[in-house]
Amino acid sequence: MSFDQLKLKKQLCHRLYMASNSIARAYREPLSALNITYPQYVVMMALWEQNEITIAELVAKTSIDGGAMTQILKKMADKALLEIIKDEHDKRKRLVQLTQQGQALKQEAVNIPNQITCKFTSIDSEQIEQLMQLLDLVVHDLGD
Amino acid sequence: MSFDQLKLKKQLCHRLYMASNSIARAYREPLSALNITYPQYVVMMALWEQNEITIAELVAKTSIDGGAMTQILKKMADKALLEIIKDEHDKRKRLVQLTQQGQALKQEAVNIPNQITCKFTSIDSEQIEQLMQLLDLVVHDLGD
DNA sequence: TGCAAATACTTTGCATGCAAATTAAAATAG
DNA sequence: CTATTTTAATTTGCATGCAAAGTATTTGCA
Repeated sequence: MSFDQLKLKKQLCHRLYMASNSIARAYREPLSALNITYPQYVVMMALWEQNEITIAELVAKTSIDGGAMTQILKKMADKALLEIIKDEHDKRKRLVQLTQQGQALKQEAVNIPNQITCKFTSIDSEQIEQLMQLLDLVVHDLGD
Repeated sequence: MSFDQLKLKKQLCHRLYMASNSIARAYREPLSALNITYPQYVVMMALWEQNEITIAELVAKTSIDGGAMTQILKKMADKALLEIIKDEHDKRKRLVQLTQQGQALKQEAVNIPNQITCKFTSIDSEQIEQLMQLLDLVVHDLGD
């Protein structure tokens, strides 16, 4: 237990902090063209994969906080990207459904991943794959 | 440009998002014992390494937003962890200086890195090193 | 010397992330 | 079948992250 461990340069947490903020910042420009924020984009990706799911499922898929999700969905509903519908079978639940506009946005978003990827000049796709696997281990070990 | 690229599972950004939030969450408990938040901890680590630096230097070291930094330092000053002193040579600048209490907190924090590290059961120290290097490349490529 | 441009911060407004309290409805135990 | 517990969401309060506007100061340059 040396003080050396407290050096900022040695902290995985700080690397993750910087990398996560960096990449979220990188998305901000392309996403502002679609008039959505980064977490809203994550919600859209989840819904493009599987439409009409409950809020709880959306929370599970995206790892976005439930409390935040309520607010995010409300704003997205205001923008007419989706609708929040009551589940008749279980009145506690709500189903999230993309609107036509929400579905259509997928066309405009399809190039965004590339726009980000092409910024990676010192890291190849194999390393990115490796990075993702390591990040999965981190998330796994820390327990979601 | 396939829609496949929009799958959440393929997004590095989302992995980073989850991993960064996971680890910040993991720090929350140990840090609450010290009555500080995660970004405040980052500021403390920076100051334990080098005391009495300007706010701009602190921002550069920590990558914390300048606007947020003002608020964070104010709260830390309220907690008597540090003092913000005017630089007589350049009245635009302010120097941040740890108090005795701030210095002393280092003793209580010294074990925190281990508390986190020991949660990593499926990832060894070599992989963590590798992960940090890859994250550095990401930050580098995206330009801070 | 005098003024525009660059610095160093602070302030403000908006969008989360998160914990904790709250509400409503469904599942379960007794 | 009723009381308790669990589940699904919303609400609230606090702490950022970030962009943009505002305030001093200091530089730099004509």
